Amino acid sequence: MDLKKRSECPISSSLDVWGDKWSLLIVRDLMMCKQCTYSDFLKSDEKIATNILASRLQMLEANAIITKEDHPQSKAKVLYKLTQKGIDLLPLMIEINLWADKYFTLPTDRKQLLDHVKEDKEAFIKEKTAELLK
Amino acid sequence: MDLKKRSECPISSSLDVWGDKWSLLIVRDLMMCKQCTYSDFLKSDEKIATNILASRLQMLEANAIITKEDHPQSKAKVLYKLTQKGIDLLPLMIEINLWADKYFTLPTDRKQLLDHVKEDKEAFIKEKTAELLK
DNA sequence: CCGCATCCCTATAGATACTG
DNA sequence: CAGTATCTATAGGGATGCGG
Repeated sequence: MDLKKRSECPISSSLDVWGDKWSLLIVRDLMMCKQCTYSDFLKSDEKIATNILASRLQMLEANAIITKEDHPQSKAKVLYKLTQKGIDLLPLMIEINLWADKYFTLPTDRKQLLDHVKEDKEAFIKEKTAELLK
Repeated sequence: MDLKKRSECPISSSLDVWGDKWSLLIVRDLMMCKQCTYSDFLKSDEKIATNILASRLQMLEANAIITKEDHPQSKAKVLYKLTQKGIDLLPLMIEINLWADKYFTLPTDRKQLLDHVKEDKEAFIKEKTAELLK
């Protein structure tokens, strides 16, 4: 993965970290499920390849967006979670959803969730952040 | 460039359009300058290659994020501008900046602009949108 | 000059098979 | 289950060409 910083621009620097077709989908999964195993990510609709998943998880961990933990039950499993830095991507993720809502057709369950978000964006962010931190 | 939609997820669909290392930098340039020529984009700090720039401009135009116009003075020049759909990426761009502000060191001019945005985000979006539409 | 298109070459993304 | 290894396709950098 890319490591070099292309410029001092905050947009550019951010894209250097998660500006590819997969990283934010991993973040999305972790926001939906709070914690995921490696195979949970593989099950997502977009069907990420295993090597890409491994490299993105490494990259996101190296950039302190996610952390790895041992699974409490199974020694074989690993749990991935968002860090505070990762959770702080929530407002960004919401804006992506709002933009997509305007220009694409969303699945009904997402549409409903988003309608709830729209009612009080700040409140939703607070609630969700607290839930993800627990 | 990628055209196929990987899933119905709004995040995924959005990333299919602008989820690469360059597209949002083009959008950024157009938000800063309102209109840019081909060579303006080439002058940006990140030094995009000409073939990449051409393919991204095509892609963004095909997805109705930007439009091409004849330059009023020079017949040889072309002006690129954001469409409403492109301008609607502004809240998203702001959130990227806010996230970057929390975890990176911003250049002082950007920092100042962002402090102004923070004072009243909604007002800034309205003002900027109006300016970009003019 | 300006806006690309083309070519060449390298680096990275990605699909699939496989392993501890 | 959580990743590697291997192989191929595509993205991307850099130079150059070329019509308007």
